[in-house]
Amino acid sequence: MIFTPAFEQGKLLRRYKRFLADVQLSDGSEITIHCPNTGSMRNCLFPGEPVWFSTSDNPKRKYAHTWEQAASNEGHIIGINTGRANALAAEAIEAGVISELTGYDNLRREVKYGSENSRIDLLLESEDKPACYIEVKSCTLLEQGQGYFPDAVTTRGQKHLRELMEMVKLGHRAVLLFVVQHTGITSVAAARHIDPDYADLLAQAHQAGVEILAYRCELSPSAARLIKSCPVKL
DNA sequence: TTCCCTGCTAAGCACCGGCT
DNA sequence: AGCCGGTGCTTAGCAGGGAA
Repeated sequence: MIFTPAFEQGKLLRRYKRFLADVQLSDGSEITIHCPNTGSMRNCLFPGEPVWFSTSDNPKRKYAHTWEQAASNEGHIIGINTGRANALAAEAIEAGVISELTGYDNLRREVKYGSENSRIDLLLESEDKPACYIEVKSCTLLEQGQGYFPDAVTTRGQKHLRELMEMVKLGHRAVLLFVVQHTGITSVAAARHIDPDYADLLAQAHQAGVEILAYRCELSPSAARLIKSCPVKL
């Protein structure tokens, strides 16, 4: 995924509302940008450190700029736009980067499924084999050298796991794919200290046949892409 | 006075049906 | 096909109401 033009750089001042952050530009002026991350952004907020943002030409937007990446106080790059995770995953699948997910004829996004009126992030189909349901999760929490998911209690995430298990029961393939948008994370673990219920359910889903994958991203203000798999500790 | 719970809001985007 | 308005969905943070 190439970003043209490349993201512009600023310095994070504060994220003072759920959707808004203030950023200082190199000339000293301050702007408010949209923050496209619905999570807690635990360990992703480093006031005073660099951030990068894109600019939309959509005239209906109140804030033209979108926060895309942040630098941690250790110099790692963090992709904070959760919407990019799905696109990065789809692009990587189509490019054959994810070896576990090759050999399908068709890829569809946001397809309705399950009994709880949900939508699956990605659906892979071929005539000669079971469909593959993929739920994409963006992993950005780094603590003591370990990557964790989730970064806050998530009942919604539990619902997704239940639905993936349901797909396995119906004879389909089901995959939970962690897109690691943090250059300092080399392995992903269930955040039992944050959401023990989710950690239990993740282990249960794995036992039930849900495949759990994680892939690291290469991130820069001009491009992002999935590069290689990394281990998941359950 | 303190605590808990509920409800609302923020901005963007995807989606839907109705229309041209 | 494309545009439009309306709706739903995301979660942290806060206000306000009610109970202890």
